[in-house]
Amino acid sequence: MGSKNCMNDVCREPASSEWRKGWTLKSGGFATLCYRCGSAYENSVFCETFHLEESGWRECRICGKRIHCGCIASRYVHEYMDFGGVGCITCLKHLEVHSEQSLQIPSNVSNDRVSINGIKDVHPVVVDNGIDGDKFSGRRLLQLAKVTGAIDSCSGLGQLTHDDPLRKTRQSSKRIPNPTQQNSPSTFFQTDNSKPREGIQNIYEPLALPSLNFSLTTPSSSSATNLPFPGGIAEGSEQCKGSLRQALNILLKPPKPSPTVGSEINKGTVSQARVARPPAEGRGRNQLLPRYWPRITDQELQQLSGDLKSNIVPLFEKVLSASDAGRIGRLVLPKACAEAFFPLINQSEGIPIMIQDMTGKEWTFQFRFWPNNNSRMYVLEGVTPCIQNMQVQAGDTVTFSHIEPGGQLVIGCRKAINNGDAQDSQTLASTSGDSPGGTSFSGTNGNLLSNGGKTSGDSLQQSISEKKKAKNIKNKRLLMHTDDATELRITWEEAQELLRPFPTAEPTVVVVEDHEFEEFEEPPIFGKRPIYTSGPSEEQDQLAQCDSCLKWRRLPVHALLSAKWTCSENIWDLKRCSCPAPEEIQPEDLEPFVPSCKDSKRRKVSENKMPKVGEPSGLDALATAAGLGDNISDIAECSVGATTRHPRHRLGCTCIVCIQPPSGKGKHDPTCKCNVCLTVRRRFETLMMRKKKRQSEREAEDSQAKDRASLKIEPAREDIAGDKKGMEADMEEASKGQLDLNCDPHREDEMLAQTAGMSLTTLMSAVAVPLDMFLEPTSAQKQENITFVSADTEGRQQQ
DNA sequence: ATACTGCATGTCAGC
DNA sequence: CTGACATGCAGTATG
Repeated sequence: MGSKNCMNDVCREPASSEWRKGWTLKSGGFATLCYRCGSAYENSVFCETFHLEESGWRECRICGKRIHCGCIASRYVHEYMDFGGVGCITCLKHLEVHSEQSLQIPSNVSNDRVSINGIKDVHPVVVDNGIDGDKFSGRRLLQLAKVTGAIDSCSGLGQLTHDDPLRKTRQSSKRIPNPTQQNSPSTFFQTDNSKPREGIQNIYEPLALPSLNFSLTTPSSSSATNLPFPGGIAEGSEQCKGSLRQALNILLKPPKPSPTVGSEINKGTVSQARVARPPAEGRGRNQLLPRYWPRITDQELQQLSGDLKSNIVPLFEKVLSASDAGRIGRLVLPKACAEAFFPLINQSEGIPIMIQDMTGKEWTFQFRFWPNNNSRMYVLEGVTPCIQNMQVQAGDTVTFSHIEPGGQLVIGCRKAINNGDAQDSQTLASTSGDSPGGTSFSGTNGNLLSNGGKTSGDSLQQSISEKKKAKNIKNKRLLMHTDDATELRITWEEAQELLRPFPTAEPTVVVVEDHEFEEFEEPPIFGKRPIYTSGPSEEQDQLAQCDSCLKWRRLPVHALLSAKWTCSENIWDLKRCSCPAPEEIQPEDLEPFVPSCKDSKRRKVSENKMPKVGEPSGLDALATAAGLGDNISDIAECSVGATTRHPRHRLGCTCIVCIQPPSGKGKHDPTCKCNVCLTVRRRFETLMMRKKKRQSEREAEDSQAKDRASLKIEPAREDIAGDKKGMEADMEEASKGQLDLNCDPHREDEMLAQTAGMSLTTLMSAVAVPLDMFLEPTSAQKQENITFVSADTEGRQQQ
């Protein structure tokens, strides 16, 4: 280092206390500047300091600020405007942000010319894809860490420049290092290896990556102009142009229907919602699953857009699985992401790859793959130190970005704020492409093992060991591994026991051939778990524990308890309708009931089956419970006191639901001809006829609406298609004889929504429990969605 | 005994 | 139905 001179021509200082980086060199490196010149460069006063007497000064067309043009030092701080003149990068950035906020991409937009918000004449021609790289400070890098390293590629739409294919080609070609390097993994870090690679100072250090170097452009311009398709671009300008155009098409396409994405963009407002954004360009990046799309809130995006000059391009992110975060130190990379954003590797052993974390610290991982079913499975090996350093664990999200120019990979992380976050987000992401997010320096996604929000590494180990114990656990994407989760788990039968009608729901009683049906428009909710026992007078009653004082109260057997029952609701015993009232039940009285085998069974079940989270209501609760259905028979064997086969079940109940095996086997098969089944089928047919009628009407309306809304964008059409699919699925289910009496043909919208989500039918289908599990022998009690009484039932009871 | 490595396998999301 | 991927597991290396 001692022999080099400052590359500032007017300085040429041979020695410096600290060498700083300047502009990028054609060779891919950076100009070496002495401390003084480097500081000037970093502070954007280089030209003012050293080129003041030179020619080439112009004024920004927007703010009037003086800009030195034609100089390497100011090469990235200005751009040429379409209408002539130059604009400073700051103004253009603002322009871009505003454009992005109100970005509406019409479906018929031309691929060759983007007009955004009527400012097409203003959108700048990017002189170069780089930006003022030296401005990128450690502070900004840390800011990036705060916002998950994400500037979405969409942000570049405001600067899309596709009217100059020659320039694109030139740029692309210019960025092609050496195509032969693609097959030379060992050269991956060849360039600049001699340079110090510590700290943020080096974040621009080019990697000479065969692939990453293709994307040395700001997201704003890169999105359309510089695609890191090593193969394609390297093969020639024509193909390059084709790829570029293809990529542009991709960008101009609205993302898949995503409530968050769509709504946020359409609102044009700053939102805290974490938005899954299409990743930056990359080989086949359009094939990336939305769950891997980098997420960033609009606010974070705006902040970054202002503070950063789009130096960092978010590539993808991944929620750490237990395996990823485990001690094994192998992080499985999504195949598409690995192939899109990481260098091509031909050998299984892969190549070492250097990735910076948000503090500028560099980590070297082995990027490799395993052959897997005629495919590849990409992994990053040796991630444990980095993972530990970032203090992330299973459920948290790691993000991968790269810095431009240079293409240096950056790894970041987001902590999962809570279980739900970790669990939901990816699920949502996988379905809708976004996440509700809400995390500290991130949101998170879910798909994997969640740890219930615990942050210690123990939870991970616990989860691993737990999994070893329960080898049959395969529903890994929904598992919870905390005590909290265990407490929340519930069996199917217990779920039945807790079902209550929606508080404000009024049943509609329908009589079909002497059979009474109670139909509720609202799904049931979970109430408090009762304990049935025999009171002093040998009458049946139930025990309930106050949620407030925890005292047990004796209530009539028919009492229905809300989810959070308190003494104040004890309207049956005015002496004990407040918490201060003494408890009439001794602990020993409860002993036979409370520590029942049900609990132990539940515990056993909970180790093997999916959890129930929170306080679900209605169908969601059933859905959760349904997952536990295969343990019903076991549980029934040791149920205390009364069986609890349906919400209104009481001790001694011998209704059709209770007298048959929980699975329904041997009682009501699909071809059963008993009165109950016949009645239900008739009723269902009636409902379905109405439903079909309304469906045909709706379809007619839809087709008319389609004609009118020919300009409507794709997502809307997909919604309609989704509705149709839902209907078809519903009809298909119906044709299979799976009856969903929880639908109201007069409220088809809701019905369809349920179909799309979780309907009673799908629940029943899932758990293979016959419909009559939901049926009730008397009409006096009003609990379930649908109940009916049949003579056949009576007969069975008497038997 | 423990850690590491490479592959195999089962599950499930997406097509 | 296919492919991606989470994870299990056997074989090997190391302490």
